[in-house]
Amino acid sequence: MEPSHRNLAHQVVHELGKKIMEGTYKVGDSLPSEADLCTQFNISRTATREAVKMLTAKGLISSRPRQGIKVVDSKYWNLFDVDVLNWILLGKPDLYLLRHFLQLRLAIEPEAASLAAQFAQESDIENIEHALVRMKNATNGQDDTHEADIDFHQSVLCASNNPFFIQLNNFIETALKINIRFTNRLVAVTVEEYQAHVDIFEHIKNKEPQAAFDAALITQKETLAIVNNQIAVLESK
Amino acid sequence: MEPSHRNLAHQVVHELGKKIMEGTYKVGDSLPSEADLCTQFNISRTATREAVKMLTAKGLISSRPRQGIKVVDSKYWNLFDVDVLNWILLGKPDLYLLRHFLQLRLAIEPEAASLAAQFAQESDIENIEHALVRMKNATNGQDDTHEADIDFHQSVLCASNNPFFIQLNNFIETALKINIRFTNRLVAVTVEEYQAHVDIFEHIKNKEPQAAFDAALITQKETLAIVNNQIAVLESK
DNA sequence: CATTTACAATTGTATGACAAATCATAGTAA
DNA sequence: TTACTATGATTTGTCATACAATTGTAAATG
Repeated sequence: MEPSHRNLAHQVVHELGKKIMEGTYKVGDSLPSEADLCTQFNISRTATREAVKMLTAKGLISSRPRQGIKVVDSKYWNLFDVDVLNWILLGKPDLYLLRHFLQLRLAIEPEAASLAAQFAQESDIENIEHALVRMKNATNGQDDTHEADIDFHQSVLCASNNPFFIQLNNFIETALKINIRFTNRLVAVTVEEYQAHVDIFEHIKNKEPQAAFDAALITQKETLAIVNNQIAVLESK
Repeated sequence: MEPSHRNLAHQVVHELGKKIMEGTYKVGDSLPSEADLCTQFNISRTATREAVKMLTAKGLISSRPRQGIKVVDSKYWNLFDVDVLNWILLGKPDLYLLRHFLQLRLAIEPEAASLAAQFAQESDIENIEHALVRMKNATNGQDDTHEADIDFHQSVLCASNNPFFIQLNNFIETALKINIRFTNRLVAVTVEEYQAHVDIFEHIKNKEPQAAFDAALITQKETLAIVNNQIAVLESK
């Protein structure tokens, strides 16, 4: 992987991005002026401005003469950007955020499985199967549980052969990581989970879109139902 | 709305972004060096570099010493970025791209309708209703057909009260525009289309998630089926 | 032949100066 | 008073120049 701090500007982007996501700078707030950022980070205006431009490109801030640098409304944020997702992860994800992730996964993953059953190439099938093997090894502790799980979901997405679904790789990865953090699954994958994944794989391999869709849907619905319950309990107090 | 070319860097971002999307610079290709871009656009290195950083932030290019500026693999592109979507629209969208858009809409919109039925606020309902009125007016030629249509779909997305779904506003808007371009719907919305939208609205208003989901699903499936047929015809030749 | 060294090309960073935009204020005229 | 105007101050926008850091290529060296 690429180091995310290849240069000064990238480092500043990360620092500021994190601070925006964790709420140090809230929507509508002004960030320090270019001059102040220069002194704070002890860098030149060149680097500072490049950082500001990058955050602008990701939809987090706007920067205008005299008006300064401001955090824009969150509906403009590029929530599917890799960096933004990582900053979200570094923040303090709550149950509501987890639910938002799960709601979109419920929309995406079954359809992705269906598309995979229709459009997967030989190599795509192999990738999914490889991920399954990793998951099986993970149940024996021979491989990393979480990585294998993420691997499986991503290989299905890629098998859809739809660039938009593939671009959601980062989203799914972050969703899974947050999910892991909440469920505290420090141990191996359960047999039931593994079997559910095998089912999805089989339907994709046999080119049964509807069956693949249904299999993926069940998994997602169960997970979402759990979180919905947790939230209901939380709100009833 | 904000002019997208508030300053030099933004203009360059637009020019280069368009060229990447229309294939002038293909994946793996090198863009002109900073120095060359400066002379080509007749601007300073400052502006050039800021533009390069913005495109980097959108995942389109990478820029390294001695290696130059290169278009990175399309799986890293932020396809859900407003600008990127607009550049895609400016390119030459083909039937396959339209299908990719429709496939994701099929995943997103029914679930969005379901969520809207569960989580919509009073104001959200009003927004959807307002969009419906615009559509009715559009059938009489009293309002812009396409705008009203886009308005409806976006208001449903927003009613989901899920930031990730809301962020897909731009995606849906672009999808609809491409759809319009292909179907050549220069005239008014059909009565059937309008009725379908009314159905979705009613189910959302009555807080019937599953019914809202189904109603939205049917619309999407029909559209996708048409395009799948067109592609099948095309490929059989 | 392998290894090291030196060079060249390209981006990375810093600085200083001035331009342009825009908000706030004070001043001016009706 | 009120509305408009002029002015000034603040902040980002742009430019030019210089040098540092990175890295691929080729020459020199053992």
